[in-house]
Amino acid sequence: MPELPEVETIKNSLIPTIIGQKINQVIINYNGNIRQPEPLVFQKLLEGKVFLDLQRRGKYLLFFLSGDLAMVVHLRMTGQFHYLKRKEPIKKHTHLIFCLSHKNELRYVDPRKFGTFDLIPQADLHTLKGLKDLGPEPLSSDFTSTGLKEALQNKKRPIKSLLLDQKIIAGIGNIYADEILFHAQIHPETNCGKLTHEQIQRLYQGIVQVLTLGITHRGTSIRDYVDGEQEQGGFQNFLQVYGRGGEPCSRCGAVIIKGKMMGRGTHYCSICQQ
DNA sequence: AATTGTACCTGTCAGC
DNA sequence: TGCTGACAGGTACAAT
Repeated sequence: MPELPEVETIKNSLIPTIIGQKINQVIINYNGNIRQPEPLVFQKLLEGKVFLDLQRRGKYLLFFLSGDLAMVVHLRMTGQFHYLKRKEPIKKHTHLIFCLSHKNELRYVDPRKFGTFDLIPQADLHTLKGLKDLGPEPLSSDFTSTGLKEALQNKKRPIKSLLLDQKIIAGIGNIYADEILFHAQIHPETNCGKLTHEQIQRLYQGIVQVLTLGITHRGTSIRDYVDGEQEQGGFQNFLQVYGRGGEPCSRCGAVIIKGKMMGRGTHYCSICQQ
């Protein structure tokens, strides 16, 4: 479900609601999302702790807690956090409930059950698999056009595959990959090593601009995504290719192609994207 | 070493 | 109406 702009929006929506709040109780309805420690230890460790800070890295949410603990969450396809009053009805697929002060609750809802929770000492954050291997944050100064160019050199893989690789750049998923490639006017199956200097410059600009615009519109709500206040995003109204197979290209009027690459739906304009 | 395919799980929607 | 199969904002691990 959520890519960088959605996770950023969720983070921003949760900061004013949960930071400073104490976890009085943790209710586990389904324990399959908890990777470590054992669910009962997870529950015990969290009770009495306070949410001190919340950060995003790639598509991960990092909850910093008292006791030098960090709760690392990946929402995968359908994970959601809902900040609600205790009296609100419990939705189907509510797997975890963090009971907070003033009859408020932070609930984790995840129909497909793919999301992950790791509760670890903050000192171990740099050892957590997945998190530790992430490439640069695309909206930080760590991400440069020179660095992007180096990552592309001598690679035969298709550019879309590279954009989805979290070790190269953190946070891009299937929607934004397609939108970025449309923006840069690059065919998704182009070999990385064959991109021209101009194409690489457009790609760099596309990554920064499309992700920034996604955040400006508070993410893309196509089927499941909502933020911590259950508000939908607005970027779905600005998508140029994703989900628009068969429709005319906004730039040239040709029909948008929907194909499949590496098991993922892939949308592009066969005229604009060469 | 680098890339691709498969598994994980539930819901929805198109086509019969 | 069902039923069936394909597909869905992702990643870990197995297989090439």
